[in-house]
Amino acid sequence: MFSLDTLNERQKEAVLHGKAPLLILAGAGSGKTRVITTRIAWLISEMQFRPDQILAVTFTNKAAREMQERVVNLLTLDANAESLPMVKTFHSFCAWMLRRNAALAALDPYFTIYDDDDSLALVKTILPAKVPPAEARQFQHWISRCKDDNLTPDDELTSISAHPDLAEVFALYEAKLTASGNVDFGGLIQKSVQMLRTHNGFQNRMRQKFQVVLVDEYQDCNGAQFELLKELAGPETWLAVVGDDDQSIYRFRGADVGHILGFQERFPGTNVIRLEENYRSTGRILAVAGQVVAKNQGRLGKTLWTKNPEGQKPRFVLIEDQDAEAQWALELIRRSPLTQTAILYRTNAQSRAFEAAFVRAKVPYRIVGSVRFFAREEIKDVLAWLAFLNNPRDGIAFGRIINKPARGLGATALGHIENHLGFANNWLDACGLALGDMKGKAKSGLGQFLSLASELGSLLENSPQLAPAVNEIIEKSGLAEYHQQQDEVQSTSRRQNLDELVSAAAPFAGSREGLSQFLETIELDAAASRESDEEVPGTVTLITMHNTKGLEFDRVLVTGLEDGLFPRDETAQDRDELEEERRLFYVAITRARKELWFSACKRRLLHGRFLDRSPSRFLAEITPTDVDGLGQVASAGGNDGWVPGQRVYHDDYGSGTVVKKWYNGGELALDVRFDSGRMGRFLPAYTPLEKMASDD
DNA sequence: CTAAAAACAATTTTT
DNA sequence: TTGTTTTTAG
Repeated sequence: MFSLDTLNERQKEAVLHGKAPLLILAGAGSGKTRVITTRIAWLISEMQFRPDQILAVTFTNKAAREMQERVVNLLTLDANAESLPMVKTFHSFCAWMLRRNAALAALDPYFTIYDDDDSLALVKTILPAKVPPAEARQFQHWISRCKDDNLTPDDELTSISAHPDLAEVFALYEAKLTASGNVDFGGLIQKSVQMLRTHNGFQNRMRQKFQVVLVDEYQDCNGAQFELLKELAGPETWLAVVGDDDQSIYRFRGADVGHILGFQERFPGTNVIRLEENYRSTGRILAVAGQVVAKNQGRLGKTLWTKNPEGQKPRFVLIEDQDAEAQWALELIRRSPLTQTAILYRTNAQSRAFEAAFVRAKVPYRIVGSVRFFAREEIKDVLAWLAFLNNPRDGIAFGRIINKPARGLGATALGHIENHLGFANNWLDACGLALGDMKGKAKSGLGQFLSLASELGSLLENSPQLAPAVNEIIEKSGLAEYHQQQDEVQSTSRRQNLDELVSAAAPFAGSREGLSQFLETIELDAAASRESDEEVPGTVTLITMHNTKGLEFDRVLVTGLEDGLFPRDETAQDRDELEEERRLFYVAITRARKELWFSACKRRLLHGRFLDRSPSRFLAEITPTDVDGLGQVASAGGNDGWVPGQRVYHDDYGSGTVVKKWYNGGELALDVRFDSGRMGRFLPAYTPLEKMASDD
């Protein structure tokens, strides 16, 4: 059934650990997934738990699917068996609870979920029209952060932002969201916590049902998710969490490493098991990784070791610019084309140069991440129709479809309809009422919209399968034609994407249930039905460092290791943020199995301008002899030398002292006080300023 | 109301 | 420079 033979002592200990709360600190590549799945198998076959008494929570759908699959294989269960462990993401688990107990949360069981874009659109309807979008986005982000920390508008919000309007905007946002009957990402967690807290009977039922709770990637847990865990796990629950404080890279989304420490406080009697043997990388790669992360103060401390061979030394190259960097990568890949290779970068924009070079050289590549399929404009248009037909109170969906394609219904018409919203309980009825006080183009347009809505509504109702209905909606709504025209102008492939959406709907029934499931799958699982994960040999992976978590590659190229890019200058000031970037560097390095390469450019084209760069300060934190080619840049010290107090010489103004270093639109700028008393402001990228020894 | 011109930013992003 | 959003002229 399952075997412990291949596990090391620590891993066995974790698998066979009893009921007491368990915190597994699992280093990169230490086989933690195997530990979790084997533990599940052990709980079922030896501890006599029924599979459906086990809940395993992950952060990504991909991780959930993989874990589910591995458990099924390990137990040789039938994937369709009645009793399977529940493996879900935090969000889909909460959606599952909320739908089945909708009344307790005062929700419709078929509620649709707002993603960040929808949420932003809702914020915009609250703020005055003159508020710039950047500010609206800021509010949206703050609200979402509040929810990450399980805060409500009545709480003290200064930990998120001191903006005087935040509480008010947040409160209005919540009111509008409730009125529309939708739930946003944060709301899924928050409402679940509330439901468990306020309904004891329900909480007891859940604790009775899930006697075993496991959490993967626990370091990414935010405040609300931690609260959820506290409510879900009672004194009788077998609770185990697995995480690595050194791989926490989502602080900006509310993840808090502090919850690793908090876990032991909240669950007294917690046993901590460290998994430190690495099965993935060579000794030399691990040595570098260890040096990097050792610079961080806020960590529990772990030392990875391996029985793997030492391998070849990681290598650093300093390159002219981003095109040369891409060329360098290309040469490297050509030298041994069958070695599985990933090119890692900090920002998505950096993928461009590599793409261009690979297209020209006809080297196959795949980009992981970037634009989410279901966030595309044309897809969201159709989804808005579906969401609106599912729930005519959904104002954001309504706003998206009312005048697309153009029906002569602009801001004025929308205002009329909104005036009637108070009397009607949804936007459809409001349209009906507004029809009376409109005339001309707007009236006929609205009439068209109403008959279209009723036609599509009954179409959806009477279709046994979802896919044909979706196809009809795409055609009849006029979106097919609209986006086809866009394709011709912009040479995009939107029409084709719409067909793909129809395929994605194929597994779902045409019922309200089926529609709701389809929408949830899409909102909560951006990757569903997309991109086959099959590894085609010789295909290079282009990926952000963030996206690599949980992945591994034979050869890893960590590119763009330049100050200002990685770490960004702004983050370099804040110790916590700098440490997070350093953890990201650690994650990047530990993806490599056999070969590790670093690159940095001397200059880089940014926002259409070439800027001089200097190697990342992170490189200066590595022992130069541990990385080939690092010796010659070590003298740069990871610092460009332009610090206040630096003596400089200018051909025209003579000698002076740097008084301030700052950044003007990403460009390094210096304020200099010359010995003559004159002040000057320079961009060293363009101005010849010479550094002088300070004792001059 | 719509389309073209001007203005304006430009991390990372599991859900 | 690029892509997006607001402003403006028709």
